[in-house]
Amino acid sequence: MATQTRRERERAEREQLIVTTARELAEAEGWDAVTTRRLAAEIEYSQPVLYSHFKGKDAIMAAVVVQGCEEFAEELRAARMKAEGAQEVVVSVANAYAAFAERLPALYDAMFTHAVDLPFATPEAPAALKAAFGELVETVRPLAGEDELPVLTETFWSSLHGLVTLMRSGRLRREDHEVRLALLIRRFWS
Amino acid sequence: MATQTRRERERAEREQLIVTTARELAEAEGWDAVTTRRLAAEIEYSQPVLYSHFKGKDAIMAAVVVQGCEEFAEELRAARMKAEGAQEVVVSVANAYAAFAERLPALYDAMFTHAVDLPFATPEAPAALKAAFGELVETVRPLAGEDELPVLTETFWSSLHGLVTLMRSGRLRREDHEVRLALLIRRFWS
DNA sequence: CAGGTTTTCTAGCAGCGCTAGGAACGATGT
DNA sequence: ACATCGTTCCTAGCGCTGCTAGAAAACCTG
Repeated sequence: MATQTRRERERAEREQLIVTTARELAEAEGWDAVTTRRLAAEIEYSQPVLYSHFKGKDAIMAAVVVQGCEEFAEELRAARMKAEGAQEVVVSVANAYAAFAERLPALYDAMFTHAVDLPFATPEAPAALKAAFGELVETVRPLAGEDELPVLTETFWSSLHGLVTLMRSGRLRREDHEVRLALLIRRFWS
Repeated sequence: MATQTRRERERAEREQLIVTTARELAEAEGWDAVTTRRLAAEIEYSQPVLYSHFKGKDAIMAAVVVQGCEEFAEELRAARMKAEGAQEVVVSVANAYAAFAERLPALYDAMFTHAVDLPFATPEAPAALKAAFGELVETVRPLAGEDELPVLTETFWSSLHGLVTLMRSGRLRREDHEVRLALLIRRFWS
C-alpha cells in the first residue's frame, strides 16, 4: 500500500532527474553529447531505464522543452511586470527574451530550432508553450493598433527569434546585438 | 598530357555530382537521409570516394551551402531588379526570400539553420554568401534613413529568417504567412 | 524463508561517420 | 606487345549511435 506510493514517488523523482540531467548536459556540452549511453551513465542507471520513462530520446528532449517553456514564460512575465508603459514593457520583454536565449542556448535551440515532436500553433499545444506565447501577446496588446493581435505577436516573435538564432549560429556579429534589438523595436513600435 | 586534363575534368564533374546529389537527396528525403553510404550509392561509387573529394560530411554540406547561396543571391537580385520604387522592391525581395525557403527548405536549413563550418559575418566569408547579403543591403539602402545600413539589413534579414524558420518547423500557422510578411514590411518600412 | 512480481541489467542489432590496406585499373617505357 | 609502375578505388573494419529482447537481480508478500 504505502510502498506503492513511495515507488511512484521515486519513479517520478527519477524521471525528473533524467530531464534535468539531459538539460544540464546539453547546456554544458551541447545536444550532441546527450547520447542515451551518456545520459544513462550520468543518472547512474543503465540505458533501458530511460526507455521505461520515455518513448525515446526525442521524448526526453520534448520533456526538456516543456519544462523550459515554463521557466521561459515566467521570465517573460517577470520582465513584463517590472516595466511600466507599453514601450518600456516591450523593451523589457525583448531583452528578457534575448537574455534567456543567450543564457540557455541549448535549451532555446531545443525549444525553437530543433525538430521536437510537439504540437505548437494548435489548441493541443502544451500549456507551458501557450503560456510563453501568451506573455508575448500581452506584451504586444497595448501596441497592436488595428492589426490582429495573434498575427502581430507571431511576427514580432519571429523577428526576435531570427535575431537570436542568427547571432548564436555565428551568422551575425555579436557586438551589434543591442543595436539590432533597439532598431527592431523602434522600427516595429513607433 | 591530355589525359591529365581529362582526368581533372572528370574529377571535377564527379565532385559536382556529389554536391548536386547531396542537395537533391536532402530536398527529397531530408538531411537525415543524406548518409555517406546512401550518398555513395546514389553516385554509384564507394564511400571512401567521398573522402577523396571532401574532408567529411560537413564539408559536403558546406559545398551545398555555397552553391545554394549563389542561386539564392541570383533570385534575390532578380526580384530586386524587376520591381520599381523602394517599397515595391522590398516587397518583391521579401517574397522572393520566403519563396526560396519554401521551395527549397532543406537547402535553406543548411544555409541558415544547421551549423555548417563556414565563416559568415567576416571578411573571409565565401563570395556567394556576401553576394546574397549584398542583395539584401541594396534592397534596404533606399529606406535606411539615418540608421546604419549593415546593421539595419541584418535586423530585417533576421525578421525574414525568423518568419520562415518558425513557420517551417511548425511553430507558426502556415495560412497566416502572407499576413505576417505584409505586417512585417509595413511595420518595418513606414 | 519461499513464491511471484516487478525492476534492472547484459548483450546485441542495424546503421552512423570515417579510415587503413590491398586489389584493380590505366598510362608509360622498353 | 608486354611488363612495370602509379594512381584510383573498393572491401572490411573501428567505435559510436538509438533502441530492444531476454536473462538476472531485487523486492514485496504470504
